[in-house]
Amino acid sequence: MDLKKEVYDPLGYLKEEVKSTIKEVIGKEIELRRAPKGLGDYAVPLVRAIKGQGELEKLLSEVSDKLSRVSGISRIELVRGFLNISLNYREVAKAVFKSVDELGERYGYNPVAEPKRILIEFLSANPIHPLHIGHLRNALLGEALSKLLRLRGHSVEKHFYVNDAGLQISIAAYGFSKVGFPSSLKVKPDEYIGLIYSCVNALLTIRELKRRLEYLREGEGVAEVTSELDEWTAIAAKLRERDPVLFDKLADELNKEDDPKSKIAELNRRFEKGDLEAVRLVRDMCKLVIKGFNLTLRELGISFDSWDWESEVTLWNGLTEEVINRLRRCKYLRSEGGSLVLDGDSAIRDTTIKEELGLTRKGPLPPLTLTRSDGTTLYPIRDVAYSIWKFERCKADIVINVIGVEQTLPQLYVKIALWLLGYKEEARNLIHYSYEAVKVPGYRMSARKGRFISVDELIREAKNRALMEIERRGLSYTTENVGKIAKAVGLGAIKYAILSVAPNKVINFDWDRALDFNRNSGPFVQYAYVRASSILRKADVDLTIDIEPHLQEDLERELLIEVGEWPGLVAKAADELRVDMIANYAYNLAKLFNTFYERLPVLSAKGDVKLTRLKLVKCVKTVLGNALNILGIEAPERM
RNA sequence: GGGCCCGUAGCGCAGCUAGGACAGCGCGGCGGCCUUCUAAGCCGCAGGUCCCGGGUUCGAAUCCCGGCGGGCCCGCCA
Repeated sequence: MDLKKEVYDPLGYLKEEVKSTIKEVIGKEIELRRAPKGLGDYAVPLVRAIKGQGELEKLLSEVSDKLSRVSGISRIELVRGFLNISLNYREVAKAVFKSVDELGERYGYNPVAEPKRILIEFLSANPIHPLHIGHLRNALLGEALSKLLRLRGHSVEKHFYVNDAGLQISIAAYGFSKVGFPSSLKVKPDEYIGLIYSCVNALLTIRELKRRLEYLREGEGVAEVTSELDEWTAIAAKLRERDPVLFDKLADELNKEDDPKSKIAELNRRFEKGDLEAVRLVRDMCKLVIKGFNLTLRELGISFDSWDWESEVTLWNGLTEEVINRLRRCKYLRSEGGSLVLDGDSAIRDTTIKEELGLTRKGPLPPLTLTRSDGTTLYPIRDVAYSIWKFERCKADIVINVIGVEQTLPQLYVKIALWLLGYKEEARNLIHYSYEAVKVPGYRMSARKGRFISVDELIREAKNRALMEIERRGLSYTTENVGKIAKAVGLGAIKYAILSVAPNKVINFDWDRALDFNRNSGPFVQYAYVRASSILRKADVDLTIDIEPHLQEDLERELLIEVGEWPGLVAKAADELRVDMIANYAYNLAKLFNTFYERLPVLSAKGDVKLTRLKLVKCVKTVLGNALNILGIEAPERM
């Protein structure tokens, strides 16, 4: 799309003009912010900016003289150190309306001067259990960021890293090899594999604890081991309840084995080497789980451009090995009993790495183990290889990894390793987009223990509650529509609840809060959209034509400025990777629009007033739809 | 023990990067508004030592230092 800024972001263009005009006079970059109610539309903290420059009066008259010649400005006033600027609403309205008419659904598109190729990796859940609430935050953030960055003109590729190489995979695959996946089974495949994984885990742990208990006999540590054993026995009992036949079968198989743990380790080794049988087993299992993932993701409206199998992109192509060999040449890699350890602390002390990558972490950096003593690799080193693959094979300028905050240290090590390998630019362009956990008060989620709230459950509950809400309100829809709307509203509530809080805040999950359909919620924004749609549907006017804007109420002017701010907000949110800003903006616009809706009639207004209001409604609908789209929330025409 | 993050009304959050005009919003509480574009809405009231203590500044929720409280990390798990 080849467009000029004055077309796709008219208000932003005007603001830039104001800023550069003032800069010309006072020789300084100034801040332009929204003014408080009743004091114009924008304000410049002027006195602060020209502090010590004297001749305030002269500068001021020069500023207002020049600004008065900028079209789109109507009034300038100095109040208590602030230069308050009022817009010429007619001009601004014309420009914004034109922009919305021309760009339509794309209004908000605000491309950077130099668009980048951005590869964003997100979700990347281990393919051994269903997706749970923690994954949901990751998935929603990743999808929303992708959409936001695309609106900013970047080309974005969404990648899912299929973690098929870890030891946990082998644990699940080992269990899977004993019981298979009977085609008669009706359960969701990821749920089924997840149960196998938890069962094998519990059985292995219990076995291990029992052995440790025997070894300890009496004295030190017996009490702790006993209580741990009790905990796991309880976990096992719960798991058995879910599918006694499956559980007993797995228990039998494990009992037959002398040393199942070493069998699992062996499976892991064989897989890394590419042993055909091991590969087939693991692949079959992973594919089943991914099939389940995709069922869930389709419900959420989330998709990926690429599924990168860890084994393929890091192991079997020799990339990880190459990385290790090249890393050996630097002096920060040492061997400890056969395993390789990277000493990032020394690397940071000896080199300019800290300055070049802008690391702010204080204090010593604990070393990171890269390989097991049996030669198999650990996750961080494979991730180094994967990062190189992303930059080189996918030709990415920027790589964003949406990964939980608990992985800050290994992610930092990936950057350090890249830098040490000579990928300095890449190290700089690797972004760990970290987010905090979603916690469920009252219990610790643990996939290993089979204890979590799955995304499927959450979706089911969301739809149910929305359905109940529709019933309670006595709304009548066709059966087909009821389902659709319940889904839109239910998922809208969940998505908004998660995306509207800054990613560095822990979310304490609460059903009632996540599924709130009232103010400051997804449905609130959706409802405003529905109201706008409803007005436009009933308007018997062609809104593609140019009109003579006639704004007579403050509310109309506020609404105009708010929608005018949209492209600028998209730019800011995209550049700062702040999806929550989109959610909060959407809420504020919806709130403003609801007030407008209650106070100022549209359809029964006359002449230019009516046309102007209709145009405003169109702008609001466009922007809300656009914002909801970024958040991955459906914008229904009715609800 | 070391590192990172969070701490703003009873509860959930925004504002903090670039210090400035009275600290905002939602839930919950109280009181109003549906013959008029869908009340999942609107309007009003009550509710605050911006965790504490210093410092910088004409000015601090915002910046700096020191505490306190909570979370996470410091694994041959990912």
